[in-house]
Amino acid sequence: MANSDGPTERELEILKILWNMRQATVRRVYEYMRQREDIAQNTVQTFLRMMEEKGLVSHKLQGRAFVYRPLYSRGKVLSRFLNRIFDGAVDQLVLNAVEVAGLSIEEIEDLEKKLRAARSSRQADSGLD
Amino acid sequence: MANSDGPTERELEILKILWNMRQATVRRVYEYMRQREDIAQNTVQTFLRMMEEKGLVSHKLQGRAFVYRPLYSRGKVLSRFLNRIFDGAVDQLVLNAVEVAGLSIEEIEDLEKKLRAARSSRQADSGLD
DNA sequence: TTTGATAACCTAATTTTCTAGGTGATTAGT
DNA sequence: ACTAATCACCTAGAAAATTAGGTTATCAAA
Repeated sequence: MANSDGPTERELEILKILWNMRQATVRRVYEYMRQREDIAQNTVQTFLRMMEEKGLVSHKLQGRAFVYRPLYSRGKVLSRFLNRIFDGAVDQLVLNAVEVAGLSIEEIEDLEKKLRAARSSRQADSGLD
Repeated sequence: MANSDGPTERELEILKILWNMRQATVRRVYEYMRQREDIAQNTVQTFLRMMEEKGLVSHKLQGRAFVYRPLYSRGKVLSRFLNRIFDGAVDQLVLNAVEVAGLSIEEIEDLEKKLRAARSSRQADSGLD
């Protein structure tokens, strides 16, 4: 089993950047982070290295720079969160989310539409594995 | 502004217990936690005291014991999470949740039903403040 | 081939989080 | 009044997370 302990706060922040960029060099991540906070490139580098050790990211060589990409997905984070905070109750999560985000009626309708779509695509999958 | 930094991991664990119990003495929280982990009552007590300082919980006196109740809600935690991980995109959160939880078609239908209900109750509220 | 820039690696220091021991106060039982 | 039990408070120390300095390797330009 690879990632049993999960990312820390800082690691999550870096993962998020990688999710958005799909993949990035240390430099790119650093330059993004430095916009908002005072951080050294070395720090970012160390995190990425440690995160790779934990199995959260992987890298490939491009020139002489490492290009990192995330192995730990948003879904994994969500799954943990769902179990930890809502004891796995998706409906509670969703209802609360609609509430705290202050979704308009139209937006809720839209969400229902997307669920219907997800449902029918799931119907199409049934029988597969 | 009260809670700008948010709960730590351990604090969240204790909050979760308070959410379920609605309110509890130190002793009760401790006894619950000790079922799963090796922890001292003093540790729980210290956490609760610090959490009160941070504005995460409050207490009232009952006999000579403190009864704590949560001030920081599941919704607040979710709100933070939603913004941090999904940049506030509720639909992405929901779709991912349905996915990772492996909801059946019936369960998704049920979810849609609940959303419809939430929508109509929202309709009833419109105009109020 | 020397120099300057940029890369990653190693590791120590700092900060934050977590933990529980020690102490004194209060209450109930004897 | 004395003792035992239970409570909260204070505080130091351990553990984990975060941070960046120092070093070495590589490449390109002068």
